[in-house]
Amino acid sequence: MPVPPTSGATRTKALRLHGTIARKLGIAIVSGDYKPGDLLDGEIASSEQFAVSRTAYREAVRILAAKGLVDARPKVGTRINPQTKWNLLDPDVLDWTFESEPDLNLLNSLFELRNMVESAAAGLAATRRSAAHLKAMRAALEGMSKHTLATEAGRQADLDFHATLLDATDNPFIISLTNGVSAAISTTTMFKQRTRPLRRDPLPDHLKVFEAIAERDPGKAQQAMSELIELARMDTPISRRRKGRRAG
Amino acid sequence: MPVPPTSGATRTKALRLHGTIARKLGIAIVSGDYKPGDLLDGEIASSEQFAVSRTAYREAVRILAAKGLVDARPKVGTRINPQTKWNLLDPDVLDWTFESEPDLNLLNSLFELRNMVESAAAGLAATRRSAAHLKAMRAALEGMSKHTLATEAGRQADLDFHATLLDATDNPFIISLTNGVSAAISTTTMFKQRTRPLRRDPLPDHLKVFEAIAERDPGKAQQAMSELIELARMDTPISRRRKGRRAG
DNA sequence: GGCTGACTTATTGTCTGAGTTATCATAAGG
DNA sequence: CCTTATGATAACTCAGACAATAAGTCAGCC
Repeated sequence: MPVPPTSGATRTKALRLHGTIARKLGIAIVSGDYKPGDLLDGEIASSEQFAVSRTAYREAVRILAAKGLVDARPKVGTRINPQTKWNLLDPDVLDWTFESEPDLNLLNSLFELRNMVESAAAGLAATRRSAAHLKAMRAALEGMSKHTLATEAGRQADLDFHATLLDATDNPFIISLTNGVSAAISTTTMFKQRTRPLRRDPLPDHLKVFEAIAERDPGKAQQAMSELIELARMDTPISRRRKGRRAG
Repeated sequence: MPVPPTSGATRTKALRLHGTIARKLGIAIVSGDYKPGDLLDGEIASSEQFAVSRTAYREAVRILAAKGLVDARPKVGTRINPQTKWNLLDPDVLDWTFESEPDLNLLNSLFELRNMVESAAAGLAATRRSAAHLKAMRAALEGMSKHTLATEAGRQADLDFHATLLDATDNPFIISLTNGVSAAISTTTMFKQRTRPLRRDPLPDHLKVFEAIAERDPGKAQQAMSELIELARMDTPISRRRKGRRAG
């Protein structure tokens, strides 16, 4: 399979009760409403506050625990884990993180990681891509050109481009980052669009990456992708300098 | 906080019923016992097979769904997701993946990703590390030297070294990879030890990384870390060439 | 005085069985 | 041929009870 179906799947899955509660709690946690070390209310109290059964609430907590956000133990309660335990790259967690107000430093950190991973991925893709990958990427570029990032179709094409590139690395772990990366791109581009109606044309940057991969030139592909991400970061309104070091 | 406590926490948490079932099912899924697209048995049947209540089974499924392994929907059942949806970097999923027989290609893919991320991380750490980080890394190196990787204490020191390095990047997303990376290192080193009693001394490689970071030399640090990981990969018995491309 | 060990108790964990809701498949209608 | 009811099946939600775990306490002993 050259490239997965990549059907939209943006945020229209009709969450169940436990899902919505997990989401609410998750957002409250990642946004700092609860702090690491804090204890959630007991199951009976919490389930009453949310006006749901204990079952539904417990399943929500189970989800959060699976993502490393909390740790539930008898006699002690459900405690918020330190941030180091959080699966920050989990698509849901990422989504919740940028749900409310995107933290400046966090956004920069994400671009930093994307630069590390996607640049190297572009290098790998240059040597491993199949003809089908190339075709899919070309189609994605045409989609971007045709619809622009102002439309849903255009944004989807952008996501497809990056997803196909990661898929071309043939590395399952890198591919598994696709969901998270997609979430990141979605929120940041949406954030970009919200403030300014797009000042730069992102197509040339993407085209350079595509050409390098087509030519099977790893170094050039890596370089081009690094520039693409750096430009995207610059284009994001909140590209401020990193905050001072944490307490050290 | 210069470096998190990093208290062992290897595999002694006394899993509950839902945790053990999630683990069993998770291993069965990642090991290919169930294939993507397959349907699990219904809740009643499954819970009876495991000899637990539906509640416990459902919470187990909830965990797997949170990690992207399955997708449960009314009327259709609980279906195994395509591998692209799996959160392969989730510590638990990683642990389950290498529980049974480490897949050759998968192991190589993991080293590949580690090389990408940790090398770049070493570069960042070189410019951002605090004195406390340096101290912690020095202590870890002494621990490795003193106990060797043949002992639990030595392996823990190895993990501490890598964890501290990632922590020094001051990038939450990179730091959140620590858990997964630790799981990866644990399994691979254990795998190494099992077959051969350690042929190379890993200390010099680590020392070079440390020195570069101490000197605040990003390029040198990145290079040294890349060599370290590559050597570790070479030292892992199954360092075979990647398999041919997937169907495409 | 400080350590060991049984006891208390708060909290999550597990169970049962019933009723509800979403969604696919089929059939009826336009 | 496409659209719209209908029914069946699975997961979903609920309620209430009991079990298991482990932090904290306090007596007893060295």
